[in-house]
Amino acid sequence: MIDATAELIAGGGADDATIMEITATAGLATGTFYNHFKDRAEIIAETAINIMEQISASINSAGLAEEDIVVRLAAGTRRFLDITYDHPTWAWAVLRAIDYLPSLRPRVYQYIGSTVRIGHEIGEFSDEDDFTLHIISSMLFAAARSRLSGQSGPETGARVAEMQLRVLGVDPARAHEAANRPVADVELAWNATPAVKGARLQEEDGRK
Amino acid sequence: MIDATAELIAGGGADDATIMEITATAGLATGTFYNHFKDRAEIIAETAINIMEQISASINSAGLAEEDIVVRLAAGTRRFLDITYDHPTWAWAVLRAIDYLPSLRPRVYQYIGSTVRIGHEIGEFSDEDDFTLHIISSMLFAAARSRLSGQSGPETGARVAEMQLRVLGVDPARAHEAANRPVADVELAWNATPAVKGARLQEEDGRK
Amino acid sequence: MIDATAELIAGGGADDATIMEITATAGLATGTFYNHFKDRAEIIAETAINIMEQISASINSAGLAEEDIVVRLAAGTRRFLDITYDHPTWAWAVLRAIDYLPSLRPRVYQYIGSTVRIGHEIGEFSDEDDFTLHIISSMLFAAARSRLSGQSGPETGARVAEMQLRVLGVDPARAHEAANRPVADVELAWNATPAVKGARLQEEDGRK
Amino acid sequence: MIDATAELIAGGGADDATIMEITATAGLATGTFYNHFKDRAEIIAETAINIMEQISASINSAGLAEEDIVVRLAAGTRRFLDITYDHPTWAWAVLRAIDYLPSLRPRVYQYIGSTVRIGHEIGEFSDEDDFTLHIISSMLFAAARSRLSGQSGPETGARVAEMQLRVLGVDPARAHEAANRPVADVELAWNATPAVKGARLQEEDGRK
DNA sequence: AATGAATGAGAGTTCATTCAT
DNA sequence: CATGAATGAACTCTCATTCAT
Repeated sequence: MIDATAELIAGGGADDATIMEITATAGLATGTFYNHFKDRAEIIAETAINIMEQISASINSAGLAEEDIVVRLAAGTRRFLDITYDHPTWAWAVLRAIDYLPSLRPRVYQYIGSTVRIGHEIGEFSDEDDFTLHIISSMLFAAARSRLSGQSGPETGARVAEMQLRVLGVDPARAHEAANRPVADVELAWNATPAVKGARLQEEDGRK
Repeated sequence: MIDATAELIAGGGADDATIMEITATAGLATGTFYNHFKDRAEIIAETAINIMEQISASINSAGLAEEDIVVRLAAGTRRFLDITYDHPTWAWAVLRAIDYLPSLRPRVYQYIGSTVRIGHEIGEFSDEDDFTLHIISSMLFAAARSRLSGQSGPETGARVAEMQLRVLGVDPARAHEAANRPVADVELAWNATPAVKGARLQEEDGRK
Repeated sequence: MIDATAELIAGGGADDATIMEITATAGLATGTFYNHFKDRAEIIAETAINIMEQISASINSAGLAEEDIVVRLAAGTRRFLDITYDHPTWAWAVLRAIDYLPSLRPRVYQYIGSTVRIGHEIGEFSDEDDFTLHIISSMLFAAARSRLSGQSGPETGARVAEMQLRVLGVDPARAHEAANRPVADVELAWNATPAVKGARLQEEDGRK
Repeated sequence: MIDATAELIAGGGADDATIMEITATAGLATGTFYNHFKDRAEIIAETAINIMEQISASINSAGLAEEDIVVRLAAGTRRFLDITYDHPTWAWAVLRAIDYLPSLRPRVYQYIGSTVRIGHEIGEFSDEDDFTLHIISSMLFAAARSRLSGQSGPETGARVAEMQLRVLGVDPARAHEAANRPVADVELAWNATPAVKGARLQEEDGRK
C-alpha cells in the first residue's frame, strides 16, 4: 500500500491518494486500510519518510566518509538529484507529500542536516543552525522540483551544490571546484517493506 | 470573496477554502460564487496573485530606484519579510496557495525576478537564468515560512538576504554589509479590489 | 429565443434547453426570459408547435387540394419526411420536445389528423377515430426519427406512407402505387416570428 | 433500488427518479447508490430492460409456439397490452425511460422483433428489415401509451394487432380474424432480482 | 487480517427565479 | 423591456469510516 500511495501521490498530488484509491491500487478492499494505518495522513507521512530514508541510505552507503566535508556535501546533493531524476515517482511523491502535509517538512529536511552539522564542527561551514539548514534544504528540493519538471537539465546538481556551498561560506573558487568534481553513480536499492512505522504527525496539519 | 479566501487559506490551507466556506465567510449565497469565478482553483490563484501584486507594489513603491542594486535586492528581501510578518494572513495565504496549486509557483516567483535581472545586466550578479531565479525565490519563501511559523526571528530578513547575495556571487563581505544596512519600514496598502482578473492556470494541476 | 431553444433541444434534448442557455444563445440576459415566457415548459411547447405549424403550412401550401385523398395523404407524409430531413434541427427539436413534454404529443399529432378525417368522410379510409390517428402519427414520427438518425434512407417516406395507407384499409396495390408516385419538392419558409403565443400545457407534465 | 426506480419513473417521468429519491424510496443512504450503479442513466436503463425482459419472458412462456405465426404475433401484441394494463407502473416506467434515454429505444424494441423475423422467414410477412420492425414496435408502444392514459379501451390490443398485420402485408380479412381470436390471460411473474446487470448505454444520450 | 456494503456528511455545481437598476 | 448579480434549493458525487461476516 505504501507503494500504491507513492504512485498515486506522484501521479496527481496527495489529494488523489484517496484511501479507496490506495486500497484499489494495492488490490485490497477499502476496509483493509484500517488494519494497517490510522488515517490518510499517516500513510502519506510514512510513504514520504520511507522514501527519504532509502534515498538517504543509498547516498550514505556510497562511501563518502573519507572525503573532504565540502566535497561530501556537494556529492550528497548531486547524488540526491541523480536519484531523484532516476526515480521520479518517489521523488514526486516526496515533493507532493510535503506540499500536502506541512509538518512533514522538518522530518524530510533533517536527512540533509547531518552533513552540514559535521562540516560546521570541523569549521568548514560558517553556520549550522536550524535556519541555515532549512534554507539549504529548501534549495535542494527546489532544485529537485526544477529538474523533475524539466525546467533544468543535468547540470542542476552541480549548480545547486555550488550555491549551497556559497551560502555556507565556502570560498567561491573552492565551491566551484568541489561542486563540479566527478561523482560516482549510486544505485537506489528499493526496499518495499516500510522501514518506519507509525509516523507521528503534528496536530496542526488539519487534514483528513 | 478574495479576502475571505485569503483568510481561509491562511487559516488552514487551501483545502479549507471551500466554496461553501468562502461564500459563507463573505456573507453570500453559495451559488453566487459562480457568478464571479469558474472554480476553486481560479479564486485561489487570483487570491495569491493579488496578494503578491500588492506586496510587490508596496516594496517597489518605497523608492528603491536610486540605490545600488546589491542593496536594493537585500532591501527588497527584507521588506518582503517585514510585510510578510506584519500580514501573516496574506503571507500564509500565498505560501499555502502555492502548496495547493503547483502551477502558481512560477507566477508567484516572478515578482522577485526583475531585480535580479537588472543586477545581472549591470554586472553585479553572476547569473540571472531561470534556475537561479527559482532558487533565489525558494530561499525567500522558505525564509518567510520559517519566520511566520516562529522558527526564526527578526534577523531572518538580513540573514536570507545575505545568503541570496552570496548565491549571486556577491563578495561575502559586501553581501554582509548590504544585507544588514538599515531599511525603512514599508506600509502595505491593501487594495480590496482585485487587481488581476481571470488568473490562468496550467491544466496539469488536477485539482478541483 | 425560440430559435435558440430549437437549436438547443435539437442539440442535446430539452434538458439542455436551460433558461440560461437559451438566453445566452439568443444573446440576451437571463432575466429577460421572463419578459416573454412564463417558464421553460412554455417556450419548449411554443417552439415545438411553431415548428409544426410551419411544416404543416408548407406541406399544405403545396397545392394538394385537388388530388385524390389517398395520394394526398401519401404526399403529405413524404413531404413531411423530406422537410424533416432538410431541417434536422427543427425536426429533432420537435421529436425531443415531445419526449420531454408528453402533453405535447396530441398537440403535435393533430396536424396530421385533418387529412385522415377528410379521407374517412369520403369513404376512402376505414377509420378516423383518435386511436387510429394516434397510431398513424406515431408511425410518421417513428419514421422521421429513423430517417434523421440515419437508420433508414430516402425511401423512408414512401415506405411509411404505404404502411399508413395499409393501416387505413387502402387496397395494398393502390397503397403501393400512391405511396410511390413522384412528389414535388416543397420549400419550408421559416418564419422567425412565433405564430403561436402562450401555448397551454396540461398540468400533469410536472416538469420545471 | 430497481423497484424504487420503476415506481418513481412511472410516477412522474425519469426526471423524478433522482438518486436521492431512489435511495430514499429504497430505504438506503444516498451514497449507497454508488456501490451498485455508476450513475442515473445506468439504473434507469437497467430498470427498463429488466422490465421488458420479464414481460417478454411472460409472453413467450405462454406456449405460443404451436400456433400459426400470424395468430402468434397478434396474441403477443394483445398479451403485451394486457400485461401493460395490469401493471401500469412497470409499463409507464418503460415508456418514460425511453423518452428519457433515446438510446434505450432499440434495446427495448428488439424484444418484439423475433416474432416478425420468424414470420418473414415462413413467408407470411412481407418485410422484416429494421425499419419495419421499428415501425411495428412504435405502433405497439403508441398503443400501450394510449391504453395506459385511458384514451383507448380494452379493444386496443386487437385493433393495433390488426393494424400491425396489415402493415406486414397480411390479408385484411385474415388480419381481422387473427387479431380478434380469443387470447388466454398471461400472468406476469415479477422477479425482483435484476436479470440484467450493467446495461450499456450509448454515449450520445448526454444525460446525467 | 480481509472484506465490501452501508453510511452520511459535505463538497461542487446547476439553475429557475427575483429584483433593483 | 433589458440587465445580471444574488439567491437558495436541489442534485450529483466522493470519501472516510464503520461493522458484520
